[in-house]
Amino acid sequence: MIGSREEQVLKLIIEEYIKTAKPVGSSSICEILECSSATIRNEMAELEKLGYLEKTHISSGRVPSEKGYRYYVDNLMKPKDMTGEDMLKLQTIFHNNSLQTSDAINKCLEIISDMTNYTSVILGSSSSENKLRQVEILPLEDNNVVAIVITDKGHVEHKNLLISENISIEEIKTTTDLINKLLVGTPIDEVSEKLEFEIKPIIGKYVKQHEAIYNAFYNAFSEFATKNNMHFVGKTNILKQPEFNNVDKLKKIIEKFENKDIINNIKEEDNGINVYIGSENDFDDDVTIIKTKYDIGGENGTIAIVGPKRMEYDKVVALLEYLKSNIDT
Amino acid sequence: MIGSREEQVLKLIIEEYIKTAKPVGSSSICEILECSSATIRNEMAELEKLGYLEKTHISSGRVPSEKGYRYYVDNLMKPKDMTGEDMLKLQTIFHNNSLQTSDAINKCLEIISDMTNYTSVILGSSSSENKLRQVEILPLEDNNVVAIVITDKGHVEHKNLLISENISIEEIKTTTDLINKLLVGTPIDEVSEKLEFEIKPIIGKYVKQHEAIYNAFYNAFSEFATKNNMHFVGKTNILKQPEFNNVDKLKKIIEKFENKDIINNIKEEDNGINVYIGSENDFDDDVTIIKTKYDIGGENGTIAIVGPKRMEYDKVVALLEYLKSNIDT
DNA sequence: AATTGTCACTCAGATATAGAGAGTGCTAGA
DNA sequence: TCTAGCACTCTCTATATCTGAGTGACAATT
Repeated sequence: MIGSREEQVLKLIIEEYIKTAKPVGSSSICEILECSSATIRNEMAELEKLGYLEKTHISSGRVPSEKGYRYYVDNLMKPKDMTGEDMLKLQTIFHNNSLQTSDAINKCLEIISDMTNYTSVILGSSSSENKLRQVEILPLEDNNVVAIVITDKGHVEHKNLLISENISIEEIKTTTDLINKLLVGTPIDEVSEKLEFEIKPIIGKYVKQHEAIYNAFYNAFSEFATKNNMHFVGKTNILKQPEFNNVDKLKKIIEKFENKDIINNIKEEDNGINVYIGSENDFDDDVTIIKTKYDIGGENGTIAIVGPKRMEYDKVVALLEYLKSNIDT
Repeated sequence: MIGSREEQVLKLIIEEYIKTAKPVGSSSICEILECSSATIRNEMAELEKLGYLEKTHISSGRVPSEKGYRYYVDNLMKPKDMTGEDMLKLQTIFHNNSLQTSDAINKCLEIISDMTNYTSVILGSSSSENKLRQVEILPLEDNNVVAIVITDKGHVEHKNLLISENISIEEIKTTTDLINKLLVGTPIDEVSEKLEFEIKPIIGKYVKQHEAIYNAFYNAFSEFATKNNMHFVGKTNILKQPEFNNVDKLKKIIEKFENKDIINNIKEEDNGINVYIGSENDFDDDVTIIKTKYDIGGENGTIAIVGPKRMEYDKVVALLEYLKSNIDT
């Protein structure tokens, strides 16, 4: 364990580093603590030996290690009171009844991304939690039809397709009726399989050209799996952080953002606000991800804030706590 | 006008620069043309005076100007024959009948982005070209409903909302029936207005809590306008180009990509393949955009390739020509 | 035993200098 | 009209030097 002044030094160093992004020297701390720089240097050396601080080179100031951040988050940090202004901004959203739930979350995260200069991610409920509510096929002009799939959580996917002339509206209706009769209530990620083994053999008898219809639905269903219902807010915000001020890091993080499946690990099991510092997350060693579940009138998912490890933990945690207390039902 | 050997020199310089991204000196050209470097230097000086070439500094090799690229595209470039391999890759997509039209275009552009290392953009038909085909509201669990809007081109948007207990299924049905009766066939971008002035006054009489339903549709409709149905393929490809190997340019281009409305000018009026070099496009002076319309079984829109000004014009134009000849109906 | 003052030492970053190489413009001659 | 040659310019790279921030260690002080 660490001594109480050591804790104080660690806290000050981390907070200074969060503010400036520059290695922190002993002198800037001794001003605050009113003791000599030599004293602080001793404490710093001790903290480094324990693994809470690091040096960038032999005679540089200190930089927090992941272990240091972790200790800070677990033991030293207090969620920072929000300013009245920030609170107000968010409250106008909650009190705007004309906004639908998902739009409200979106707007909130836009504001939070703005306030913090980090990137937010919204991950909706996964396909395994969505059950089939209804399918339908609607004829359009020129032999085009649109196949629509709706889930019980209110997600909608669609696929357009060209059908051949000699398929009749009745045949289409037969197929959709059958799917609606047999598959409603099935989790989306099991639907494809059932479609293959339960529906296909049956419609093969009634419907001459069932392949096309079958494929349309099959594709619409698999869309759920690939899309996984995630999107970013303020994607370029994190790029403003000084840690990404070199071409390689910049490219690396952008490519990870585009390659969306990587961030799948954002899904959160536990109900609190969880902090994953650097290598603690599977996304990127250079970032911290703070994430939490939301559940708002049946609609649920995870929201996450992605920032540098040198993140304003106190501010972000406070924001998310406030957000949660306002949206969770 | 330019002399014939001057043309040849310009062509060689541009093609060399496209390959290497480095200023081209007279010696590398005189090897090919079998004359002395001094001769080439004279030609180069002339081409520079005419504005087709530029220097990065007083004693550097030459770099094509926008005017130079323009001349090259208009007069010197021949679309480059595709390799059999490339052709094959694209053909397997066209011959895969199980793919829906929009997916096929997607896949093609994925391949093209890969082959060229540029970024592709697909812009679907705009909201003014889409007419309302049908609206519906589907009840979900716990007073949630999903409002769905479908257009005649087969685009689908939806909005979830929580309705109050005391609104009945009949009232919802009355509203949707009314909209379907009065507004089907209306261009999407005119629907909001009609909703306000034609539908709202009427349903106000029948439906007690019409505000919620009204808002859901209103939001779903406006989604079309904001979403504008665009997406990128290989978004990070262009970042691999050496011209974006510095932090500022990198950030600038990424931010422009995110700020999607800016690229609205990608919409194309004319039917051919159009090249917009640097300042000729409104997107970014550092890039060239090559774009063309597609129309495939009623579905239409614009596809665009975004690359550095130092783009392989001959290759991209050939690819797009081939693509067009295969998809246009 | 903890704190402090002092001092030699280290390293990043800024600045200056020099040399090599690529490329040019110009001029005179073929 | 083309070419050879030459002086010149500028970038790029490498190297050296200097400065300032910061450290560790140790002896002196509280």
